[in-house]
Amino acid sequence: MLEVPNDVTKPRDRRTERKQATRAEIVDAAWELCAAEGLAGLSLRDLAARVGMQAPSLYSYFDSKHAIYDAMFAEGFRQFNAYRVIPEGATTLDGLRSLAHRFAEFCTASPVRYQLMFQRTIPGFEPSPESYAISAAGFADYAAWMASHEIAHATDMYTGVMTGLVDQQLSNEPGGDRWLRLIDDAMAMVLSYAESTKPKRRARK
Amino acid sequence: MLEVPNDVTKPRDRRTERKQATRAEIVDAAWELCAAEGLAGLSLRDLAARVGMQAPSLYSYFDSKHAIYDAMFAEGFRQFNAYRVIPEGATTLDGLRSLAHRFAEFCTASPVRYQLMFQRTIPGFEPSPESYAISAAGFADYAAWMASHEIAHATDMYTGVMTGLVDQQLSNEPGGDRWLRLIDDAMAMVLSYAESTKPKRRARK
DNA sequence: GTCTATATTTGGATAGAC
DNA sequence: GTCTATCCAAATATAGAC
Repeated sequence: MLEVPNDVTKPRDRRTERKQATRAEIVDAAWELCAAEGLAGLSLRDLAARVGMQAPSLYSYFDSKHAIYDAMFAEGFRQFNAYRVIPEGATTLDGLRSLAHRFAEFCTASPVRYQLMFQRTIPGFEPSPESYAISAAGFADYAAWMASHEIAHATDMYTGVMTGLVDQQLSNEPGGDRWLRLIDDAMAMVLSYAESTKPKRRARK
Repeated sequence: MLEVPNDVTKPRDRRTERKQATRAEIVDAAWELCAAEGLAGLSLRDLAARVGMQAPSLYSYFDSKHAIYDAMFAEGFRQFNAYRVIPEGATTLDGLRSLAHRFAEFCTASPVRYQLMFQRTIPGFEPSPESYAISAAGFADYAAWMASHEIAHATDMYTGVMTGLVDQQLSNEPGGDRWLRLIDDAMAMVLSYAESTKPKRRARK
């Protein structure tokens, strides 16, 4: 939750550090509660109790309940950006599979996180511009990798297939692998689609 | 919402008919409210007001709020089963595309319906066995079609790809067609996957 | 910064008269 | 079957003492 993890140009401020640490503690507790009660089942009373506070004290750290969701959303994408590994020195197919498997692992590790980040299920919640920027930032490296392998034109197909398998898995058989084990085949499928629709250069087929 | 639409063996019962009609009216109003406020934003007070009742009167028709969600769930699948058209006399590819397009149309016509039917987003809500049976019943014809075209082994891949495109569309660009227009290509992709993994008979590749 | 106390709203659900 | 009245619980949020 440190917005600027290491900035030696600024002197440390113990008060700010402490506040950020408590904010992080609250967000962590919120994830735990949501995992147990559902994303929409989060309540400030329960959340406060879990971190040893009374509910009103939370307002020293967040302006509203939506602000907490927003912090969770931002942290989710920070984690996602850190978790993603851009393949190096791999074939296009192996790279696609690697990306897909890590995406699947990330999503299945926390279905409520997936729900908050990639679906829009909380009525009235919209991520702030700052949080949205974090979500957008991580796409750059990934898009560059796709482009360097000349499959940028297949990005939407990749994300569609990928999230579809994950979504079916989470919705219909949480904890299982019935759809996840199709990932390798699916990526081969997407790759051949990408090759047969390659623009500019002559298509192979 | 008629549970038994036409059963000539039983005499009509005007009282029961009236009650079923009112139940249907309530469910319709619930859909409208959810479309406006979000699936989780449904409140019994607002719902009652919309059908010209006081909130407690709803309990003459439904035992609880979850029972209303359950009726919505059941109606969603009744609509789905009626909307689905099993292709006849079409090639496998055209049949797949037809199935996929109708699925996409059905889902995009009502995102909250999609959310209730195919995702699990309401904390604590579980469809009743009766409603679940309705959702399962419709799969028979569809599975038979897949089997008759010798692509039953690719059913999970089909559903994964299909829901993925719809899901991306609804989450990232509601109202648009950025992912939906990939459906035809995606179905060709899935079909070639199905052919290359066909069991029993010798694989082609 | 945390608390108590409370405002305010709203939620789902029940009791009982008509 | 519908209403009024009400319960009860829970929610988010604010005010103000310490």
